[in-house]
Amino acid sequence: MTTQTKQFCYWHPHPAVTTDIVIFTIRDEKLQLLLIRRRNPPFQGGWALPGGFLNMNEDLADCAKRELEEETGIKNVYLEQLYTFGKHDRDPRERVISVAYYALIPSDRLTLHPASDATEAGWFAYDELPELAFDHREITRTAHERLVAKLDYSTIAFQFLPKQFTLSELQDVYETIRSEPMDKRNFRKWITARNLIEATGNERRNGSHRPAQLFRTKRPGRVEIIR
Amino acid sequence: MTTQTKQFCYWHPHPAVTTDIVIFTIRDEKLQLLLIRRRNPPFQGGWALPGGFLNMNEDLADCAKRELEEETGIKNVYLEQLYTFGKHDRDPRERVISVAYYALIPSDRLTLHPASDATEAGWFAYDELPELAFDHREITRTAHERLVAKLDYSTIAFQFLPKQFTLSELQDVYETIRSEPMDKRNFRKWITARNLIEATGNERRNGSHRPAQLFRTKRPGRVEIIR
DNA sequence: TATTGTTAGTGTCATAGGTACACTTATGAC
DNA sequence: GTCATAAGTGTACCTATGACACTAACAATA
Repeated sequence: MTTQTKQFCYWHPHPAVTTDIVIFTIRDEKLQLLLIRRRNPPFQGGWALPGGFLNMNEDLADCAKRELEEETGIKNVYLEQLYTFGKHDRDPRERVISVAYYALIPSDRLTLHPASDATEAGWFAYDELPELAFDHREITRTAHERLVAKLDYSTIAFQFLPKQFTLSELQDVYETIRSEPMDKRNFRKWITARNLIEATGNERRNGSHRPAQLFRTKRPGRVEIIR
Repeated sequence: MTTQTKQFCYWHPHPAVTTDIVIFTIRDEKLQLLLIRRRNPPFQGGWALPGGFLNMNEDLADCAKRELEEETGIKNVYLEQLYTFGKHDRDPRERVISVAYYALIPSDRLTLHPASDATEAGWFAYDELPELAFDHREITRTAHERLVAKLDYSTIAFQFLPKQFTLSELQDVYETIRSEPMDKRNFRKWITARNLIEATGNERRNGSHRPAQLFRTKRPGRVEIIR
């Protein structure tokens, strides 16, 4: 290969820009995230966050959405910019700036598109991650911190649940992400006082016990700041 | 131009990456920020945030620090990554990704280095900003939101003050940034209950009235999450 | 040295919200 | 009808917050 064929030339050096996405879901009562096995060096065969290079005609957020859909087949889920990682030596090939995003997948939308066809992908419990390529361990840690923090002051927890859910399921989301149990009565008092959810009138019966009321959020899709 | 050819060539198109900095301080009882007059198109002669292109051998945060020092002569102040702005058409010349930071300058360090020599720069009240170049208005708004939010749950307010300060000065910081008055007794109760500051034993007398006790933060330099 | 103007500094009461804590209810399986 | 299981519910205490008004200390000056 000669430099003649490198056709994108600039007066000043430019870094490459990628988006990497931490895709969270709750599976098997655990907070899990999606990893991709790398098919090329560096870190060939190792696990990494899904991500890819920014196209020149797409907004940053669209790039993240595109990657998300390519890897999961899922659209229209909660996606938020996390942080931009830009240490000069974070990629051994060339200078790469990674704008990290995180996404939350509701548990009922997992089975539809199990994974991407081409690449090997897998869900991993956040507590049992394998070694990750590049600085992706730092990225996942930052995403987890953000997620835990946002539980307290936003309605982000609903993004893990289907449109209708029981209060026990909602409490499970909080407990799973925080890794600590909560008092059932206090949790219900707290969440109902916030005026965020309403009973649908339906109930769910699964198992030989009292059926649970189903609730929905009053403003679905929106993640709001609460206090 | 010295070189005939654009010598930095890549297999895929690369965007340019800049850091832009929202530099806040409190001057004349108002929250102000530093703007630079643009010397070149586009928006020539207009006001913009200080910022500049990322060097290939420097970390993102170092780029922001360098720009900050170039424009203000000030080092070692609070600097935090804000958000990355990446709409595809945000710069008319070429694709530019801007990693925005914000910095807080203590009021006692303002007069040392009034501004950069080369470029025209000026402090503007946040409430009375002129038209800004590019999407810099959106960046300043995002920075302001972050600042207001962090007042509540972190010790960021101290970053606007010298090492020793009075409780009235501290309250002024909160009131200035929030644009609303606070009750003096409740404020003092609140801040002292947090165990963040201690009396130095010194007092300040300025004017014909009772002198004020001087306080300092127990852990200077550190911005902590409080609740 | 008494008066005045100015900012520093202080306490109480009512309310709301958080926390700790245990039993009853409804169902399906057997 | 008995049993196992998860759903659902109330009270008492404590802490934090918010509203509210006067005294203390100083410098200037009359």
